[in-house]
Amino acid sequence: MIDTVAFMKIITIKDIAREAGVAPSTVSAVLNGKSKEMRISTGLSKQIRELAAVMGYHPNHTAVSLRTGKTKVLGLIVEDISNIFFAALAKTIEDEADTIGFKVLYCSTENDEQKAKERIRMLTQHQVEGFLLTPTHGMQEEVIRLAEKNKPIVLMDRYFPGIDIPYVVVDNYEGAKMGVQHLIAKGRKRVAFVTVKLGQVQMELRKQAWEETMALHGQTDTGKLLLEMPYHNRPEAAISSIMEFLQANPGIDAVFFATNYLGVYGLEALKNLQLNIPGDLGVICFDDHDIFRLYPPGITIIRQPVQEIAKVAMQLLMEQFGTVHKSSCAGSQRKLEPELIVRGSS
Amino acid sequence: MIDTVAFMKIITIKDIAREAGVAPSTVSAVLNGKSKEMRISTGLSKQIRELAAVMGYHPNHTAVSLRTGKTKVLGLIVEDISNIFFAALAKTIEDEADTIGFKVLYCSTENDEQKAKERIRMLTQHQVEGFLLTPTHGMQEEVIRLAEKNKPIVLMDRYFPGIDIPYVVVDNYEGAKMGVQHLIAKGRKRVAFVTVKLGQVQMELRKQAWEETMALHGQTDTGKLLLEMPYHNRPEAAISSIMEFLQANPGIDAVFFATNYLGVYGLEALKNLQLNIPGDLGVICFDDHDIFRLYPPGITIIRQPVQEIAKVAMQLLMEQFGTVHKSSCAGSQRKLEPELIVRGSS
DNA sequence: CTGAAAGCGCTTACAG
DNA sequence: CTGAAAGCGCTTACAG
Repeated sequence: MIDTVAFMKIITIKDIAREAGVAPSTVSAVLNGKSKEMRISTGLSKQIRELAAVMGYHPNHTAVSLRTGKTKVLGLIVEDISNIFFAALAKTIEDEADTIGFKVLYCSTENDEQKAKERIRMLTQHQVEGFLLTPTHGMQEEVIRLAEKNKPIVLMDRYFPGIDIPYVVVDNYEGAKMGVQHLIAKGRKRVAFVTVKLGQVQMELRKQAWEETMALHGQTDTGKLLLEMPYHNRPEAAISSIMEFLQANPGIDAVFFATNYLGVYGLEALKNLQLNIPGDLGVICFDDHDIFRLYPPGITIIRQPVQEIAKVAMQLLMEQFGTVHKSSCAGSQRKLEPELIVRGSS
Repeated sequence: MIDTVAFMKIITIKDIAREAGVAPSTVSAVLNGKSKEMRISTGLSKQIRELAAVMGYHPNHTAVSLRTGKTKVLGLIVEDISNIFFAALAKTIEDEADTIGFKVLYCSTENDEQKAKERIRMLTQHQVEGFLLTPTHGMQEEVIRLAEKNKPIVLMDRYFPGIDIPYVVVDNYEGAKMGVQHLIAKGRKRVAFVTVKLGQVQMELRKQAWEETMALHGQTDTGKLLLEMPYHNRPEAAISSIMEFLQANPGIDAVFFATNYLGVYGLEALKNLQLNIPGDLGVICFDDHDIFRLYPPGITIIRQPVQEIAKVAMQLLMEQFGTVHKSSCAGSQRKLEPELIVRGSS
């Protein structure tokens, strides 16, 4: 029984110190590779290291964090971690964080303002050293407050226009413009735009680009070509919304879906309506992941370089680690180039 | 300048105590809702709570953790968080954890044994209160060690045969059998099986079910119908492997893909070879997510109920929170029913 | 009803 | 070369 208890015991630096007959601080120094600086004899160092290994010592990170003020944890807040785009983001962020010894706490907001605020509070209490967020409209205030407190923070995928917080996004306007131009070049006239009503800047920019590019080509009456849906429709609801929309507007000869999931739902709607791609319809989606790679050719993708976004975001975050004054972060707003991926011929 | 510094200062319980003219322990009691037990006057309680709010107090979770020994953090280790299946798992786990006030640290192993071990060590140091893992073969030893230390732990999607650690999986054997039977009932004879060579139990069970079900229907010579690929082929490599395999074995009239990503790659291979589904080929994949919902009908899916898996896993984990002796966890191995989703007619 | 003290496990000056 | 002490921010007995 005593054996069992001894086995269960969690080994601390004190235990090792006692065993080695030295002070805890000596053990700490050795285990942190400061034997040289502290001029601790090589023999003692070795003995302590071996003892630690044998006894199965693992530093209690919580204690280290409290003492040093460094948790080595980052907070990641996305719209929905199960969305393939955000999942890909999470993966690259994990990899990048790993290279500098950080772990990641993740949260999904589902575009819920209350939830988003609560998540920020939680992560703050957990003492994360930096925030990586895909912000929703309602988070603006909280995010600004964080920035004022000099918390390292980077926005991804979206940002708050006019507010000086580092962000990295794809050039949404340019990307959408490229897409619309591509469809028009292929002879499409009435390019519909299917989006979600959230007031988020990336969505607005895509819509604006569509509208203005259409106008540039003589299509000024775009009202009937626009479908704006509420968020969080169940797939079925979204699919039938899109079907109704298409049926009510028979002139449409191409559809631009503003996000990857809209694309997924939209394609199902098109299939249900027996519309051909690209025969009857030109289709464009915004996405990175190759969810669409298996679809019939003719679906064009505006590629958001998700890996790059994550990498640049981590870079911008790390730049803030050293920094005290927010002002030096000005100009850390990055717009990455989108890529038009035309698949097959249309 | 002083103002700025004052603004930046992080408020602690001490600050509030000083301001209120009481002891830190009183503040702590009030803020933890223990005013009643500690019989602190309602007036004082209210004053302290207001002061905390005004001063912008947020408890330092690290300190709380160190003192109480509870981090309220769970560790999630998956094969690859960017895989849609694991991403979906992560989402439900996040939601479930949230209901009991836990956050989640995630890690991907990419089936790398070294990485997996290192991740477990990291999470241990971070004092996570429980582990949710999709284990790889090489993790067995470390996982057993964790269990011996009475760390709450649940395996998902896979497990270690013969080792008494709680897990929740889909019934892989039954699922694969259902799939093969479905194809055979549709008149397919030479059902190929495409899998990945990792020695993981869920893969072996699927293969075994395929082999035995085939044998049951008189197909004993399955050697030529089996493609076992190494893991971590780049998509292109996987796709051409599958293409070569199919070309080298012209008699094949159906393919069973053992995982969702194999299905994605496989379908691209089939498309490249201009093989019709279901005209020329019957196809089956293992997956939960509706990645495949948009494909031509005829692709059948063995559904792994990812949400249920995550929910049951959290349940099994929580059951361990109270428990001291591992023995009481015996019988917490759950096999969920798979579902055969036949899409369209074939 | 409230406060002083100890302590969670570590690291970091500092003293010798 | 090494150790004793203080302290990170909290909570939890315990004393009054």
